[in-house]
Amino acid sequence: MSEPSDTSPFIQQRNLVDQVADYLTQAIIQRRYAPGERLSEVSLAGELGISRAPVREAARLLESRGLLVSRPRRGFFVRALEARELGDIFDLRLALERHAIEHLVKHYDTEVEKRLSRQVERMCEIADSGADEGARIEEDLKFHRLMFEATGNRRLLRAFEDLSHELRLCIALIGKTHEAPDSIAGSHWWLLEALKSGDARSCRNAIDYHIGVARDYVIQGVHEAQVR
Amino acid sequence: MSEPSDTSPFIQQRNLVDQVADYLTQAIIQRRYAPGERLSEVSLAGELGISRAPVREAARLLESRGLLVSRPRRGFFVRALEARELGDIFDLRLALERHAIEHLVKHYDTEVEKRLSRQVERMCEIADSGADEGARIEEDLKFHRLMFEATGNRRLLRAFEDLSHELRLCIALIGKTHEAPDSIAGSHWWLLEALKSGDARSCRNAIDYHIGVARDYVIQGVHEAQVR
DNA sequence: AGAGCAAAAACTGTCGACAGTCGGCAATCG
DNA sequence: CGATTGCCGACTGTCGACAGTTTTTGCTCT
Repeated sequence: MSEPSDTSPFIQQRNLVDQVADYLTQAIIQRRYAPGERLSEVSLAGELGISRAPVREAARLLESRGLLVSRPRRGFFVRALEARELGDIFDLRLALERHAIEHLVKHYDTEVEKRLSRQVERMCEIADSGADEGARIEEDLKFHRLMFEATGNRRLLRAFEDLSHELRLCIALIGKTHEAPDSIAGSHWWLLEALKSGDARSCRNAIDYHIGVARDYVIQGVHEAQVR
Repeated sequence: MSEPSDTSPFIQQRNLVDQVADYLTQAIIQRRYAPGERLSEVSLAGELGISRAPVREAARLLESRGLLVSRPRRGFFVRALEARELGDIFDLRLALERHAIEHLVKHYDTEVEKRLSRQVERMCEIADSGADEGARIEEDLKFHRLMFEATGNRRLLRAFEDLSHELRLCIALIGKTHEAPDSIAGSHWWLLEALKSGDARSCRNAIDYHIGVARDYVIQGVHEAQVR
């Protein structure tokens, strides 16, 4: 009741496709494959000790998530994001988040506010504990995921989750080196403040600023990484 | 060429996966498969005279587009939309279209306005010519697609195209019987009027009304179809 | 030595086959 | 007569293989 688990509570052996998809996702996010690099189905299947069929299906899945691109008769390539696409991605994110927060302030719920509040506390704790960046990014995304979940619109949530994969790809493009650890976590308090104020305009301003900062952070980071 | 022959649709020139995807999409939109119906890979492959591999990949593609759902070890089923999901879908559409029209009114371009204008004229012609509903729906979607295209944000366009497949599914749930032929086509003039006014608030009101009408139309239509 | 061409290697798209699993049906037990 | 259990058919998940295409390699000619 506390957690709505979509899957069965019992052990369900996951099929190879999902496992390969997770493996590839991690490999791409951790930059074990370079952007634009070609993925050979045969060698991948060989490395994993399986046949090509599950590899192909997993690759198709990642293609639909925007992590891979396929060219006919050429195979799959790790998606290489152009600088222009970064702006597009964050612009779409802005549209989604504006809609979500507008819904939340319209149908205010203390329970939702409490859940979001707990998540921000968690983010601050993790930031202070000096966890690696991957964990911090995940907790950040989780906060926003909670927002979309709280709207009750599953299709909206799905749109955000689809976008999340590309957001992780954006982050992955930046080198590991950078600062600003807990200020990012703390900045989410402002969103909650705006929500609690009950003013739609404040919420819009807050989310515009929040996403704008994130966008600038990523764009500048990628730019520096490309110059280097 | 528009109708797939019932006997044995010979598919052999393009990518098999894409062709099967198109074939299945048409079959679902035309309600040749009932919502919730199970799709057998073997029988489908047999009907099309091909092997299961392309069928599986095409089904995965349609799953990512929301036309099919897959249950592990059970196969693929035609997505059966709940009434609640209809609201979610149009709510997301509202978020996307608000964002698009806001962008267009901010970066006004007479060339864009001309293209949209031509499309509305075309829609009115088609409505007067008494074409079938499928064609009218496609032209309607094409108008909105032009809007997203004009924003220059490809990711936003992709989000709309993803949603378009589900919108077609919504329409397909309604029975063929209904009226309001050219009034829908003409209603798009109001969007153009709002755009030309250059007022962001007018645009937002116009798109809210436009999408709201479409949503109510679909929800009521599906409700009537279910009662019947 | 460099450019162009041809052969080969590698890869993808597609196919048929096998094994494990799921749902339905019938036989058995209470 | 109803509920349970074992069996059977059908189907999915996965595999290895073949054919056509693309890319690489190696050779020849200028």
